[in-house]
Amino acid sequence: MKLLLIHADYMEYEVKKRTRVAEDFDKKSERIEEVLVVFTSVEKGDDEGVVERAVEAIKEVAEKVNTSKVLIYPYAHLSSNLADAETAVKLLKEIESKLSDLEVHRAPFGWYKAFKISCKGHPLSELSREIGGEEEIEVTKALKDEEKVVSYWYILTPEKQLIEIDKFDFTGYEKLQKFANYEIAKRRAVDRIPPHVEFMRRLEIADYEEASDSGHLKYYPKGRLIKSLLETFVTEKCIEYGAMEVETPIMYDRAHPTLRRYLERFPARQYILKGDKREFFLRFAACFGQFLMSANSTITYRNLPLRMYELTRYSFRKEQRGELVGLRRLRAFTMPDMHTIVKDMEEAKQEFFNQYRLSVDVLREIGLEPDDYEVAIRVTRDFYEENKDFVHSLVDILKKPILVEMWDQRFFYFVLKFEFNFVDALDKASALSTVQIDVENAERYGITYVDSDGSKKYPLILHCSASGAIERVMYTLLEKAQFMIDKGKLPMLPVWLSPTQVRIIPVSERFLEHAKKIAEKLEAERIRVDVDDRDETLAKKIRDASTEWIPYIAVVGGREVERGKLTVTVRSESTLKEQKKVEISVEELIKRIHEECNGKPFKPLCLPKLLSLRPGFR
RNA sequence: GCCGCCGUGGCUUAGCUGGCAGAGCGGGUGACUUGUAAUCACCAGGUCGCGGGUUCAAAUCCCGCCGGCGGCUCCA
Repeated sequence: MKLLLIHADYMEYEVKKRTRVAEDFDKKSERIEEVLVVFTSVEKGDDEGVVERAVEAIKEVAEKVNTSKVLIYPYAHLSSNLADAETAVKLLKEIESKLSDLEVHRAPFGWYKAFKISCKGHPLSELSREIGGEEEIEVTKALKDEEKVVSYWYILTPEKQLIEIDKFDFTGYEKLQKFANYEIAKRRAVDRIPPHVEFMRRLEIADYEEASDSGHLKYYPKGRLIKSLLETFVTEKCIEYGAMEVETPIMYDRAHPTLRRYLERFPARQYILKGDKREFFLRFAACFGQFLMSANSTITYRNLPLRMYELTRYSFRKEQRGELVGLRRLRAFTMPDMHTIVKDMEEAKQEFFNQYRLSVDVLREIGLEPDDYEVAIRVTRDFYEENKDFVHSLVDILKKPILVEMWDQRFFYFVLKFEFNFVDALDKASALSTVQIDVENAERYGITYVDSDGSKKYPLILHCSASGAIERVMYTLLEKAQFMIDKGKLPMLPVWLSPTQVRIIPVSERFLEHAKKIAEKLEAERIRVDVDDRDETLAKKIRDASTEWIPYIAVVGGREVERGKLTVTVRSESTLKEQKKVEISVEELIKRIHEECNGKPFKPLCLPKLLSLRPGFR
């Protein structure tokens, strides 16, 4: 049911013409002064409970605006999901009768009517209310609870002590302290342009696209390559873990009964699109598609745990304007999203533990070590008390202190979640990997499994993003490069993600053919190699290769041809002051790179092999 | 969304007490044929974010909008 409440100096209406469903009405017109006009749409599914709450809402407003006169005015245009006329009249009459302690008027249903209204225009004079079924009321209540909810903060030590945050000695855990400060006080000290924004543009990885909405980036060839490698890697890891890859739509019906209830908790965060008849919202995760798929599937206890995976390109979230920054927070982003259906809490805990380890492993292979991030656990007090040993056991995986946030009541869909958070050069924290135990959505979506005794049961569902958003992983790698600079090292990406892994620089034009031959050898070994054939000085070419963060720079001239070796500048072992140069054979270089990229996906060079043929993208 | 700062060739920027829009990098052409972080010369390239206003005259002053950055708020 939808209500539009107007506090008016007067309202007058005149009946013009009957429709098929018109109620009997003996007057021609009516005028009421100092009245609260309640424009009302009765919607499909509305019942006595809804009437009850609508009456409460009307009484509440009438009291606030200090009026004793109410006009119930049937108004179909507030909803696109109207109830049938018979039900509507019945419920409107019920509202009328239940407001009997006020002076109630009711305009007749089913007539074309003309009306004049004089809205008072004070702050409370125009209000709308949406009254739904029982579940929605709970949701609204949950939202209110959320505002009131109190977080209790602790540190879980490697010795499995849960210590109140003020009593924990952060000596040696400065990053954790920064993370905790960020979470609790939400305060940062430094103001500086984030390093990764400059890097992503200067290295021709990604850039803003002003012709799109804010928070939608364009990726140049190098950025697309890096992103694609990360996407492939995480996807492979999840499939290897046991997930079935699926693909689901990126937009959904706003009015779909299941989705609507979920959505109403988080209004105005979605992109809304108008279709021919229906309105759609863009997904912010793969939950919708996968849950709807699961709800339609026949699942038995033999199929559990059942894992589904999708890489969302894209997920959409209409984040607030002021929150968007570079690759860190976007409105269109790519999420590896895996859901695991499990039969009970024991199985959920087992999966949670394993997926925690999976996340550590995925980040480590990407190039992010446990030292690079901080762990947070968020848990309801009930779950913690009942599963203390289990929660404590999580600390064994990384053996470092964990920030714990505890709530007295559950107001999200999960009872337990962990996150790995990266703290950047500006002391901002952002979540990477996360796993949650969802105790609510199986029922909401009608996902069931058949147990061994033949009965249908609601499972639990785990949400897992093993790496977090791919763009955010890129942000993290670039911010980590800034930390390298701060430590006096040269910034670089992991070799398997470097767009060019080896650059061959001929000392002069005479050695260009030789350089190309070496490049072919490396290329045949699935190494991304390019050749600087430009008419520039050697020093200039070295400089350019260095500013591109190329891990291996191989110079070829007379000496190399003679000895059959390469003189290679190894970036990871060099500093700005001193370059580490090694003389190695092509085979040795191949072996070294293969070892560094072992187990990682490979994609060929994303730009012309000869530098003279490359465009500049900015 | 709110508050503050910023927006000048592809990039980085000078000019901002109103008076001809300048440079470096990058690009093109030519010379040089190079041994480890910028070789030299010449040439092309600008609706000064967009729209309005003040003025004889606006990149410069005023208003609105768009975009970016920082803070606040938010983050299923």
